[in-house]
Amino acid sequence: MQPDPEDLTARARIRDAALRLFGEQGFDRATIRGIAEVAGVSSGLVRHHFGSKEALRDECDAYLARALTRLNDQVRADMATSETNYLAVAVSVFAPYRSYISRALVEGRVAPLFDTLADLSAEWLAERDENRADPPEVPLKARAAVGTAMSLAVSVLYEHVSRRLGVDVFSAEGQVLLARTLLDLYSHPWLSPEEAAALRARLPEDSGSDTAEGGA
Amino acid sequence: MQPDPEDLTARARIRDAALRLFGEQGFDRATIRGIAEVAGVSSGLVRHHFGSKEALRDECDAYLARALTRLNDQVRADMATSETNYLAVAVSVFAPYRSYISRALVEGRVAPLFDTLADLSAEWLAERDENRADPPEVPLKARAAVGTAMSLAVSVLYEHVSRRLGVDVFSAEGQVLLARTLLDLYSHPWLSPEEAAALRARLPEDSGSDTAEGGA
DNA sequence: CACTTTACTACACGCCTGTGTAGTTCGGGA
DNA sequence: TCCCGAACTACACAGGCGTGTAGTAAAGTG
Repeated sequence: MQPDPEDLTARARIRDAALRLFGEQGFDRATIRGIAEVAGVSSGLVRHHFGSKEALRDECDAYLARALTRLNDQVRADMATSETNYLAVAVSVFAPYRSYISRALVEGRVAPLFDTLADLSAEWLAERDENRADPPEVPLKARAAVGTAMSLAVSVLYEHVSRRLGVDVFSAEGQVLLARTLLDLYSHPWLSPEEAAALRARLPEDSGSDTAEGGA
Repeated sequence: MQPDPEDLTARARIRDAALRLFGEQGFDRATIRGIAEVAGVSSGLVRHHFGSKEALRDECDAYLARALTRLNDQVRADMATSETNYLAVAVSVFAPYRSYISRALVEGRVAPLFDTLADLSAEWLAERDENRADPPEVPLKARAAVGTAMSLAVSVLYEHVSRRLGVDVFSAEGQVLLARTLLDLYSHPWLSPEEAAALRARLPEDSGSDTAEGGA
């Protein structure tokens, strides 16, 4: 549970307001005056604490990166008490920042945040590789990066997924449907080994030219 | 190959410039004057043809939706000549608009575009369901929506994936690495049936409360 | 106490923006 | 030829923006 907004320092309230308005309206559309109003301070104080609008955004990015690192370390510490679902915690903690993070990710920002997730994914994949029958011919790092992007897809494209499912995927009922869907997708390969081999055979051997499976 | 920009009508040149600048800089940061300059016309002509900045963006959205529908129908027409790789064509056609589309998708716009892709994905999934051992307990539409989001992930998070892979994933060599990575991920389930069953057992039966796997 | 620093406000400046308006060029029918 | 509408330009306007500056209140600190 968050502390009472009245208890937070003005600086923190400004940062939270910025995270919210940057997320809701985007960086350019959100105004310093609007952020100040939400935070209950004067617009001058925003400048006093953060210097400029861009610096304020940088601080928002850094804050989220710190928050994820902190959560990560914390979970890694009491790994023994692993009854708590790390993913569920992370989702609920970062839910208020979903919109901000999505915008930032698409613009190529918050790289440390993505990197932390990708490193985490790499760890998880490395464990699984030990029990894997065929040796992966693709670097672990590549699979982790692409896998992380895919894991973020539902958050980033939240509005479209919710619309197509007919329910807010982050609401109580939506989360259950999303979880079932993810479990189904994650536990069934999209391509059979034969299909994969056939497609792989059509790829150039070393560094090639034109044929590929893309994401769009 | 695109026709010579000089041959395009001014209206088309304005739209192309808008697609480019909205993609590169975002809707708010891009200016009508900047778009006019790139298109080689006066800023007034932009207004003459499109009425307002928002209407110009709407036209960009609609143009891309039409382009995808056109490509889709075309491919469906000469299905017999299926030696051409639909995905590869789609990727190369929409590559110049990747940035624009990503921004639009995150903001919840271009819904028809996402819907077209999701419908396509549903068709493809329906075929696969016929050869599937266990009956899926999740609606086809849900799997198609989430699967589509995942397929778009690499495009939307292009910069992060490229950075982590150390190579532009849409360059010649990057595409090959990306293709290999996708083939590996698509042909290996992320969860074993037992793990999936265990996680599914922890979900509430009907409409539930708090535990779920989210996208972070 | 005096003094400095920090937190905070009020206010004005200048720029850039989207938009409105008046006017010009030009091609194609009657 | 005349004319009319579409394509297109030049220019001015008002508003909102980020930012700069001056000043006040409060909180340490010797």
